Amino acid sequence: MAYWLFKSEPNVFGWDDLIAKGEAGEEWDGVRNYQARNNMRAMQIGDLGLFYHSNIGKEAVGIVEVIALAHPDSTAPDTKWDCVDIRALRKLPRPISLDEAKAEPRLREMVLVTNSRLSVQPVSDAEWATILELSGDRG
DNA sequence: GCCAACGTTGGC
DNA sequence: GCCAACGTTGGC
Repeated sequence: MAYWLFKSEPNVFGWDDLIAKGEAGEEWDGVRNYQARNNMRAMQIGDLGLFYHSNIGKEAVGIVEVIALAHPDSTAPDTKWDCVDIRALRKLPRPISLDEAKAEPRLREMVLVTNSRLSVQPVSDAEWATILELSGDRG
């Protein structure tokens, strides 16, 4: 199983909005970046991800699950864009801020720290474990 | 609100 | 295929 990070501006679509979608989850559409799209194409059902609030909060707030493989993004102007579906799994016991990630030596190479602009990012197994440990999440 | 960093576009 | 110009993102 692989781990990921999904970024969203909470004033546009935040954790509470994803919670409101329930079991059916939400199409992660609107991504128009090749790296982000390729990351979504690599996802498997059951993969987990962090849900990160950009601009406002700047913190990982919850854990999401991939519930549909990459499929055409119906909001895209052409056929080259795909998206997966995700649903909220559980809230992190304590949000992990960008500042905290930057201050943690074990997260020095996390994509969130090194390339903050990428909207769908891979997270390594070690980074995932570190984030959950810092948050107090026991799985 | 500013601007640095990054990705994309398009002229050559 | 290079690279300057441009648009967008997102931290500050």
